Amino acid sequence: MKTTIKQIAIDLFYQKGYFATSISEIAHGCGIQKASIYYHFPGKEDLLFSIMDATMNELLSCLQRSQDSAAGIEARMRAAVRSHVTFHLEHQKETFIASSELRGLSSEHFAAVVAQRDAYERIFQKLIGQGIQEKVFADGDIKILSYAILTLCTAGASWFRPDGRLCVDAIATIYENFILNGLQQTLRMGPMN
Amino acid sequence: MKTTIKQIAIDLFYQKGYFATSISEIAHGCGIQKASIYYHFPGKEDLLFSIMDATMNELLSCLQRSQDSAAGIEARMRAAVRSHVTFHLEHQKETFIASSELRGLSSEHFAAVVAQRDAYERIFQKLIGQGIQEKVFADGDIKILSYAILTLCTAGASWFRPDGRLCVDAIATIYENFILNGLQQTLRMGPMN
DNA sequence: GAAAACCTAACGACCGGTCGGTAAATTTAT
DNA sequence: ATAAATTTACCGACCGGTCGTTAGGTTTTC
Repeated sequence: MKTTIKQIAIDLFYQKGYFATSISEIAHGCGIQKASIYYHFPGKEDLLFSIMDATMNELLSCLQRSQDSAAGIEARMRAAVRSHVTFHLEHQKETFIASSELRGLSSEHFAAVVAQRDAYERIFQKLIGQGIQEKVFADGDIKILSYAILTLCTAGASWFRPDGRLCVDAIATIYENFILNGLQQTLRMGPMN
Repeated sequence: MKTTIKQIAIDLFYQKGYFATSISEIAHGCGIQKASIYYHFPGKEDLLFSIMDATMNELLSCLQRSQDSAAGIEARMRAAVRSHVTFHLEHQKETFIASSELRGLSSEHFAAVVAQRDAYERIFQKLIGQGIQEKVFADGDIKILSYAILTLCTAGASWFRPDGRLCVDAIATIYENFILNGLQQTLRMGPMN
C-alpha cells in the first residue's frame, strides 16, 4: 500500500501540483480513508520528499552507470547527456515533480535534495571542464554551460508525451547531437577532420 | 494601487508560488486589508492571469521588434534568441510565473495564455524551418528544436541571479552562440568558410 | 455630494493532521 | 496446539486553522 500511495501521489502531484493536491484526494485514489495515509507517512511533506529523494538517487546512479562503459571525453559526455535525457523522459512525472516542487519541502529536506542535485551537476561540470582542457570543447563558462545542458533536458520532461510523434531514443539522439555541437563550437572554424 | 498590487503579487508568486501565496499576504505587502484587493481585482485567479497576459504580450512584441532590424536567417535567429534570453532575464519573475503557474489558471484563461505561447513558438519554428530550407541550419525536427531553444532560455530565468557573476548580455551571448552552433551542425563537417 | 478607495466583520468550505477504536493477521507463551 | 498478547492496517469523526470571497459601513478625493 505504501508504494500504491506513492504512485498515486506521483500521478496527482504531476497532474495538479503538490499544493493543489489534497491528502484526501490521494487517499481516494488509493481507495482508503485519508487518516490511513498517516499510518504509512508522517505527513504530506514527507511523502513529497520520499518521492524526490528516491528519484534523485536513481537519477544519480543512472548517470554513474552510464560513465562506466564510456571512454574518452566526448563519449563520456554523450553518454551522460543520453542518460540524463532518457531518465527524464522515462521518469517524466517524478523528474518533473523533483524539479518543480522544491518549494513544498521543509528546509532540511530542501537542503538534502539540493545537495543531491548539486552532486549531479558537478559531474557534468567536471566533464565540461575536462573537455575544455583537452581542447575537445570550446572555451566557455562551465557553470552556465552545465545549467544550459541540464535544464534543457529537464524541461524536456515538461512537454514530452509518451504517445507522441517521437520515441525516447530519437529525442535523446537529437539532444545529444544538439548539445555536443553546442559544446564543440571551435570545430566549426577548423579544417575537416 | 492596482499596479502596486500587481507588483507585490509578482514578487510573492515568484518567491513562494501562486498557491502558497494568500490574498492577505499580498494585501499586507501593499499595506491594505485583503478585502480591498477585491476592489481592484475580481479574484485571485484574475490577478494571476493579468500578470501572465501582460507578460506574454510584452514578450511577443519584444520578439517582433527584434526581427525588424535583422536581415538574413542567421541574423534573424540570433536576434530572436537574444531577445528571448534578454527578456527572460530582465523580467525574471514575471516569465518564471508565466511558465510555471499555468495550472493556477481557469480553463478559459489557460487557453488564452497557451494561445499566446503557441503564437510565440510558431515564430521560432518558422525561423528554424526557413533556416533548414536555406541549408543554413542542419536538418532536424523543427518542433523538438524549437522546444529545446525556448525551454533552454526559459529555464535560464530560474537560476539567474541579477547580482551574479555574469551580466545579462554575457549570458545572452553564450546562449546565442550555443544555440546557433547547435543548429548549424552540418558546418562542422564542411571545410573552413 | 457623489464617486472612488478602503475598512471591519464575517461566512462557508476545505485543509492537514489527530484521536480513539477495531478487525484481522501475526507472534509469543504455555 | 492453543490461548493470549501484540502488531498491522485501516476507519469515521473531529479539530484548529486558513483560505478566497462577500456584505455593508466608513473615509478620502475631487
